[in-house]
Amino acid sequence: MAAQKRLNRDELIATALAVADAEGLDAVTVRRVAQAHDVTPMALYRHFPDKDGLLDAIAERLLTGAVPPEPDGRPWHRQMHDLLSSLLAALRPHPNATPLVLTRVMLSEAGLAVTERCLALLAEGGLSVDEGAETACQVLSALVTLVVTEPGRMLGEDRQAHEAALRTKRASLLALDPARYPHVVAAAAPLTDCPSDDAYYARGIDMIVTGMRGAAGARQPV
Amino acid sequence: MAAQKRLNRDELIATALAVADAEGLDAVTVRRVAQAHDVTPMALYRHFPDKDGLLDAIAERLLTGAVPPEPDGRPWHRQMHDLLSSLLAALRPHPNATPLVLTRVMLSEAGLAVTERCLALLAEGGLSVDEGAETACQVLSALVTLVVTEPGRMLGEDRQAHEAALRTKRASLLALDPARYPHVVAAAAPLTDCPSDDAYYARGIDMIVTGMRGAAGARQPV
DNA sequence: TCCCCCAGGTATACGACGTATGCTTACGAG
DNA sequence: CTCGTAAGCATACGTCGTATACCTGGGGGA
Repeated sequence: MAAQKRLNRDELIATALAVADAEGLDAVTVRRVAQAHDVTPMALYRHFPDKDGLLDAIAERLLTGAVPPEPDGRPWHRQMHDLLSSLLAALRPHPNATPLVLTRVMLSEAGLAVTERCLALLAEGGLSVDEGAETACQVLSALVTLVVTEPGRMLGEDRQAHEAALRTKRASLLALDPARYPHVVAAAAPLTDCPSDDAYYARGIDMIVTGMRGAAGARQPV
Repeated sequence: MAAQKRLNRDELIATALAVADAEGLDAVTVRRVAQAHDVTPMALYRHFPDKDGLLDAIAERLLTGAVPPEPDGRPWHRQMHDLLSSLLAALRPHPNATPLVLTRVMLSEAGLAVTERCLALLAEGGLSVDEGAETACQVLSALVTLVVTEPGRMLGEDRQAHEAALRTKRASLLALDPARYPHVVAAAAPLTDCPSDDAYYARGIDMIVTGMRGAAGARQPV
């Protein structure tokens, strides 16, 4: 992260992403990123049109990690499962930056590749063009949201602040009237921090794929 | 929106929401809301701990519109459908403010009521406490996301700026290499602005409910 | 009736943010 | 060698959230 001869766009993106990972999206600041490179804030504007351009680039970087699997002969919903898994794998390491992707999927080659593959599989499943488009939007967003709202996501800026915030939240749920909110109180623990991230995501993807099969099956029963 | 004798918390929330509806979340500013009431910015701090408190209140206001239907004898998934529909109906009129809800469901009575009902129905569907908690989080988030990412959402600050931005986006999709992104190009129109909002949301809810039934059915086949 | 107290609005100020504008500098092609 | 230009710098402006200190008017207790 030290100074170097010449500023480099990719490295700027990398440090912006690192800042987001470490301290959240709000900490990603033109001045902050510039300082990490021992450079004037205005230097960034030689590489990005504005701050939003930097955020676009972060989103693109995230999506670049998601290479859609090659088509094979398996049923479309199995391929869809793998497509979503690959996208998920790219997003999971960067939950703080993931919200950026929500509105930026169609702005990068990588995102378009995923979208294209998604649409293709939905067409294979028998959806019309309109239905496929809607469904693709919904599905991709749902996946992003899965990461964004994972129970137990970072809340504080360091580890112990995070755990403190988490305990507080759980306590506030446990303090509710158990006559009025019996299920919420009973589920206070898993609502605030899920026991297994892997299980959470596996179930999430399964739900999404099942939903899509339902939508497809309604038109063209298997 | 004019001046009045005494500032009132509810009215502050109302104008903040109105500003969000009209010009987006970024336009919701302490100074902006204060000015609408002919009052010093600092006056707001007698009614909210900080700006985030104001945003919390907006989210709460949105959720208050979603009264969970009373339990009846119908199958759990039908009741779930109606529960989600009622939540959706409360969010749809305020797509700009809806992202606030994503992280604030459990902070208000109204949100807790919806969550409670959701957990109850999932338990009825045979999910364990842990599974139900995870699933409830996913489902509620998915619903919120449905509103947030509705194709054709407001992008500019006035009507014609919005439509211009929309045309630009569609054009950029149409300009893609049709050999590389055949489906994206073919679906450019529905990807940027869905033909019927009602159909979009109906399909979205169906997908979510179907996904949940799948998750439930895996444990306890009907 | 009077007084006083404090909830609720004001005045001023500070530091951080995004970024417009104009300047310097150093590097690589000719 | 030289010179155009891409890249970084210095300065400045307007906006934001909000800390702090101050005022003030109207209602409750004596």
